[in-house]
Amino acid sequence: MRRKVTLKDIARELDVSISTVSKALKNSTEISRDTREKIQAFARLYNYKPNNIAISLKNKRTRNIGVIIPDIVHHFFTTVFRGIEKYANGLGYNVIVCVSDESFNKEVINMELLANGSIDGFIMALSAETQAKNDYNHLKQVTEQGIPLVLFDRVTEEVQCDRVIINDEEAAMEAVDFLIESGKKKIALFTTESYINVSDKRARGYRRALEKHGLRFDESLILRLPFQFEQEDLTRKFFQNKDFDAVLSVNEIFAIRGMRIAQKMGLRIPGDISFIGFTDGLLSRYSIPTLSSMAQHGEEMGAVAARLLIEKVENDYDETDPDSYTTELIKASLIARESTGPLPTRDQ
Amino acid sequence: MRRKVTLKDIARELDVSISTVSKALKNSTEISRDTREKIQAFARLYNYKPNNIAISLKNKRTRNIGVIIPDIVHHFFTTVFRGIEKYANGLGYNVIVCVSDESFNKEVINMELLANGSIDGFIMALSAETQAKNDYNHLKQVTEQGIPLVLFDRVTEEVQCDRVIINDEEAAMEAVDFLIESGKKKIALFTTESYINVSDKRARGYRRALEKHGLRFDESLILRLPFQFEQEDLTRKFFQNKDFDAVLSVNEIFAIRGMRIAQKMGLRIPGDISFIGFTDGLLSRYSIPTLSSMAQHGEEMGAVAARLLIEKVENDYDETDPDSYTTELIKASLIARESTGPLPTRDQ
DNA sequence: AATGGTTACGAAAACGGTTTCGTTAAAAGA
DNA sequence: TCTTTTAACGAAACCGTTTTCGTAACCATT
Repeated sequence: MRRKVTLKDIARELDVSISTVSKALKNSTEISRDTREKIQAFARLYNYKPNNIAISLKNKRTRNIGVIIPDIVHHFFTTVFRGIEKYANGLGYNVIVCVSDESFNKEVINMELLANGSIDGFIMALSAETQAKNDYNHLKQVTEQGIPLVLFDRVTEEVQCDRVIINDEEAAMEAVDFLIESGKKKIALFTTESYINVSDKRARGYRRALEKHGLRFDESLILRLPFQFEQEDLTRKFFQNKDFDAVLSVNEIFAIRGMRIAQKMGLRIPGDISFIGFTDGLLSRYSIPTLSSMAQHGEEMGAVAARLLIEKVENDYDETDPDSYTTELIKASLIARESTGPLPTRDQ
Repeated sequence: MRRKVTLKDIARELDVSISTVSKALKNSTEISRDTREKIQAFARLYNYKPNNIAISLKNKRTRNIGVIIPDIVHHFFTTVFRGIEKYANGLGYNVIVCVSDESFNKEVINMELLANGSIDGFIMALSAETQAKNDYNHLKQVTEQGIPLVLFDRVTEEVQCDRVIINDEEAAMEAVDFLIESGKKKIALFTTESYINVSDKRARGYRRALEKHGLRFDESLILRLPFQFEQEDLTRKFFQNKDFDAVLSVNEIFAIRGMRIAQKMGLRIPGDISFIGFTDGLLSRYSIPTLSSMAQHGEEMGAVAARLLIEKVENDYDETDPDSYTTELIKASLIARESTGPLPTRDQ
C-alpha cells in the first residue's frame, strides 16, 4: 500500500520546512520560483493531494451538505435529491444522505450526529412522525448553533429557516378546476390516512375548488388510505358505495391503485371516471391509461434548496432577523394525459 | 449563536487540563470520581459533543462510506442504496452519495475528491462510459492506497476488490425457461443499444436457454433500444415485422413500453404475447397487466455490499492476496404476474 | 529515613493542514 | 559605511481530539 504523501513528507525529502511546502503549493510569491517549481514537481510526481479532513478542521468548513429525507425509494424525493446533488456538486460540495424512514428518532439521531462538524448545513423534508409530534427541538438546536437549514416540501413554520414548497393548495384547486371544466360533477379525494402537511393542503385546495364552483363538499367522498399496504377491499367498497365521476389523488400510487380497481370493476377511464394524481413520476407516465398529474418539479426544488443553503453557508447573515429567511414557491403544473380525457396532442 | 463547546472550553471553565476533561468524559478511572462527575455534569449541561472532524483526523477513520452510482432516479440503484444506508447507519456509518450520471469523468473526479480522507471506503456501480472505455485506473489508484472498494451490479474483473453481482445469465435462462414451459415458442429479446455488462450477460442467458431447449437463436428477434428517448416507431415496426409470442426484456421500462404498444396494436397479454422484465420495480407491480419480473433484490445487494465493505474497513487484510476478496452472488427470483399468464394465487 | 507504590492529574506530541509572525542575509539607499 | 528594504524561508500557533509519558503528593513498608 502506497500511503498518502503529506506536506511533512515532502518537507523532509526536499529539506525545507512544512510552511514552505504549503506556500509553494499555493503558488505563494513568498517562495522563490526555484523552490516553488521544485516542490510542485515533487508533489505532482508523488501525487500529493491535501487531506480533506485536515483542511476541514482548520477551516471549520467541510463542503459537505447533509440531506435528510423520509424515504429514498420514492420518486419525488429522489428527483429532489438529484437536483440537490447536481447543484451542490457543481459548486464542489458533497452530499451526505440520511434516511429518516418517517421516524422521529432517526431524524433526531442523524441530525445530531451530522451536526457535530460533519456538514456545513442541512436540507431536509420532515418525517411523518415529526410532523405528527409537532416537535422541532432538534431543528432549533441545529439552527441555534448557526448551522443553516433549508426545509423542502414537508416543512414547518416553527423554525427559523429557508423553505422551498409547492403551491399545494392552488395546485389541487387547479386540478379540480380542470376536472370540472372537463364536465365532471362529483369529485372524490384519495388522501393519506396519517397526517401529512402536504396532503392536508391539497385537501384544502380540493375543498376550496368545489366551493368556488358551487359544488357541495361531501366528507364521505374522501377516501383515506394507508401508505404501505394495499387495501383493495377498502377502495373497492368505496367504488361500490359512492357515486362519483372523478378522483383527485394526493399521490401517484393511490391513483394508480384506484385506476386498476376501477378497470377491474368494468369502469372506463376517463369515460366513466377521470383520475388526476400528484407527484408526476414513472407510474403516471407508464400506466395504462397514462395518468394526468400535477408535476412537482422535484429537481428544480432540489436545486433551489441547494442554492439557498449554499448561499447561507458561504455568507454571513443575521440569524435572529426573520428577514434573513425566504420561502421559495415552486409552482406545480398540470400534465394532462389519458386519464382525464382525449389528449389534444400526442402523449408527451 | 451559541457556539459549540470544546474540551478546551470545559478545561478553562473548570480549571483543569484538556487531557483531564477528555479522560473524565470517557470515564477513565485515572480521574477521581469527584472530578469525573463534575466534568461530566458540566459537559451535559453545556451539551458537549465531540467534534467529528477532529476525531476523524486523529483516528484516520471517518465512519463515512462513499457511494458512487450512475443514476439515483432509478429504482434499482435506489433500492440498493437503501440497503447500503440501512446497514451502514446501523453500524454508525454515514453515506456520501455521488452520482456519476453515467459519465467517466464525473466518476473519476468524485472518487479522487472523496479518496482524500473523506471516506473509509467505496461502494459503486460503474458508469456506462467507464465500462465502454474499459479504463479502471481511478479504481486501481484508490485500492492501491489501501482504500477498500466494493463493486456491485456493474462490475469489472480488472480491479482487486469485493464484488456483489446477480446471477444475470442464469436468471435470464430461468425467465426463458418459464416462458417456454408456459407454451411459448418464439421469444424475442428487448435489450439496450449501448453496451452494458449486465445486458450482455442476460442476452447470453437468453441465448443459452433457447439452445438448451433446442430452439433456434434468431438474431433478428433482438430489439436494441435507446435508453433516454422513447422510440415508438422502432418498437412498433418490430411488432409488425417479426413473429414472436413472448418477450424477455433486460429491464422494466422496455417491457412496459412494449406492453403498451402491443396493447395499442390490439395484441392481448398474455394471450397473444407474454412479457417478462428485469428489475422488479414499481412499474412492474402497477402496470396493467402487472409485469412478471426477475427481482434483483436490490436492498439485499446493498446490505451485502455494505457488510463486505465495513468488514474490510474495520479489519486488516492482505491487499495483495487475491484470496482476500470475495464475489457474492445474489440470486434473482422470478415473480410471476399477469403478463405471463393466469396467476395461481392472487397478485402479490 | 530511605524506598516503593498508588492516586490524580498535566504537558506534550500527534493527526495534516494554514497562517501569522519572526529572522536572516543580501540588496538598496543615504 | 551605516541603515533600511526586501526576498526567502522557518518556527510556532491553531483547529479539536486522543494518548503516552511524566511527576507531584501521599501513604505504606522496611
